[in-house]
Amino acid sequence: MVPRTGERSETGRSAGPRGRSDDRRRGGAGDGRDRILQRAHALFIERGFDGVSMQQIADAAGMTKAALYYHVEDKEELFGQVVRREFDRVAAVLVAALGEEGDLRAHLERVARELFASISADLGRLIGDTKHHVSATRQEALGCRATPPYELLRPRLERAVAAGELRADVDLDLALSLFFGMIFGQVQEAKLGQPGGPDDQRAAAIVSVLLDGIGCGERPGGQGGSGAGR
Amino acid sequence: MVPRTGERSETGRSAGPRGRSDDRRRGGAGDGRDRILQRAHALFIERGFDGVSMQQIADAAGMTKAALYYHVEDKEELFGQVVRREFDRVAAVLVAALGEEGDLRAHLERVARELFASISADLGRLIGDTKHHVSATRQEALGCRATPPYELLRPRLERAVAAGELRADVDLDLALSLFFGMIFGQVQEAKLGQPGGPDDQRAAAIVSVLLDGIGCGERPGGQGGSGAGR
DNA sequence: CGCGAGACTGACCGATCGGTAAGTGGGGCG
DNA sequence: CGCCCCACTTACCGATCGGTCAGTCTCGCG
Repeated sequence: MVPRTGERSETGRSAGPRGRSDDRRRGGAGDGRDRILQRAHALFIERGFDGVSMQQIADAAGMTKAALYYHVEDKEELFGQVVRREFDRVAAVLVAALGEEGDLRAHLERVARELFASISADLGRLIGDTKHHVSATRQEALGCRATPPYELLRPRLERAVAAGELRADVDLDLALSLFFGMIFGQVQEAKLGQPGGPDDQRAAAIVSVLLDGIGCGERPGGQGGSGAGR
Repeated sequence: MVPRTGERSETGRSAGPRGRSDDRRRGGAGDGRDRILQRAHALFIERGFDGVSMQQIADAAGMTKAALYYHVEDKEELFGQVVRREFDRVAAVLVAALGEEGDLRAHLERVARELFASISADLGRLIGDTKHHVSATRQEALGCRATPPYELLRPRLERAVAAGELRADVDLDLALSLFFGMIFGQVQEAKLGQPGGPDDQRAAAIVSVLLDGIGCGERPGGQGGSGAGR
């Protein structure tokens, strides 16, 4: 789960540009819209669009539902904001993971590991909700951002092909799709309670499967524990 | 729909007492409970637990909501039945796919292909709904059936290991989990509109990745440090 | 001091949700 | 015939949904 920073009355007690600001004992950082975004983000990510009512969001933000509607147009608009925020966050995570040095395997493992650590909820479900509940116009605005993982990772794979780290005959889009399918599947399974081992191990296993497979073909064995490690 | 109240003189006797027995276009299969199961199955699979109201199910089954409740205890019970039905269906598909002759690759491709063809909806979402909405006792009864893919495919993988078709150091449960993760991910993506090619091709690609990977060979032995310490 | 503006409240709207109560028509049966 | 019970009806329940409205409180500003 996202680290809850300043759950306690952070409120900027020391200095308030406006004398009243320290009276803000609402229980969160940021004022108005920011706090709403923050809380709504956590709730939507955790329970999906239908799983969260505006009343619950208002409660979590420490205000009335009517006050919530003062800051927000409607539920879809708020949800769209949240989804955009989440995609931006994921994109930032990926950029960071790809920024460091390393070969393809190291990069992919870092990506998988970071996604495990930072995707607390089922992003796939979120995307499904998005498709169902966000209006067409917003979907379009969202569309270009709906694929940050692809856009960010694809150049890396192309580079890998050029460098001979990947076979030249693979469909990179499909490969990426399968990569993320494995990651999201594991995230979901972890959430559902299956044990399956620590995240680092899962991440390594995913990358191992993606790059090497588990077949006994002509692939040189070695490196124990990569594909399996229970 | 509430508006039906008092709109027509139907309260009197307009629609006729029981001209229905011929009017009742039975869906070909079963009366009462069976037809309910059938329609509810389609609706739940398509839109999930929250996405379907009892009124809609009743309409689809050609009866009143109250009549529906004559046959069904409550929404969760009905949903549980549907989920069980769906799992049984998937299990049957898998059994059939594994029944024919073929080596590991052929079997896995058949499994992937059949799942593509028969899983019209996001089974992952369904499972998520199950976890959220089916009561504890029913969850338990469901638990043993919640993993037919695992139970059915695991022996096949064990046989493959013994036959030298798979590396011996592989965690089979994890491998299965990744396999289904790729499949469900592709199913979802296909539903969301991404092109990606015909099902046969996707199925082959998934199995190819699982068995062979997309790397260019050479697995680095030592992998320089990094976080894989565990 | 008065005043407008921003932030917010409580009360409320119509719709829909899952589920129930009471009544009714008809077929089977003594 | 009389009776019962199955299947099904209309009508309704309380809760909750997303969303609105008129009013109120507190500012900074002139």
